[in-house]
Amino acid sequence: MLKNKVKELRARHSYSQIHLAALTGVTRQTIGFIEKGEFSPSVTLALKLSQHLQVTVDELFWLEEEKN
Amino acid sequence: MLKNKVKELRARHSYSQIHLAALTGVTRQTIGFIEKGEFSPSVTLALKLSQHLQVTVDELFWLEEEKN
DNA sequence: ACATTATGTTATGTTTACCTTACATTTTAA
DNA sequence: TTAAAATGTAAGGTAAACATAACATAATGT
Repeated sequence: MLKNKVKELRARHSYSQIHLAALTGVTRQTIGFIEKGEFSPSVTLALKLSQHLQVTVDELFWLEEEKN
Repeated sequence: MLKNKVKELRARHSYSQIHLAALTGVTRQTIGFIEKGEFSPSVTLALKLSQHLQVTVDELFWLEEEKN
């Protein structure tokens, strides 16, 4: 399953969901869903998020084993 | 716009579209569409592709300026 | 030359990312 | 303490990712 540290890095930058959403061109709900791990964003959005959070996509998102 | 070097790296590994598709759990048409740049895959698929092509997501995919 | 495998491409269908709206709750700041 | 800002969440809609199927052409091997 897909994991990420968007919430953690967003906090580190003191960005609100609204601000990060504006920076990346999506709504704050989309940011919220991604932080909750409710869906897998497009690689385009992943790239934009990683740029604004100043990490690589591979640092921001990774795949983990399913635990049943 | 989103660019990638899936086709180039797939060739370097001598993988057919069918083989890479099987490795990543999608159809060969999906691989074909991605190589043509016709859509932006999910970051989950991007991660799987990058693992099998042995590069990072950031090396495989990047954003470029629109020309007009 | 022929068979096989790989690729290009198009059409139709399903699933899911993402949007809009809305309201409730939590957190922050005056 | 009260208003404002931020967050959680849910319903319903649209668009795009991805599937399936089909057929044509190109490339590869015998």
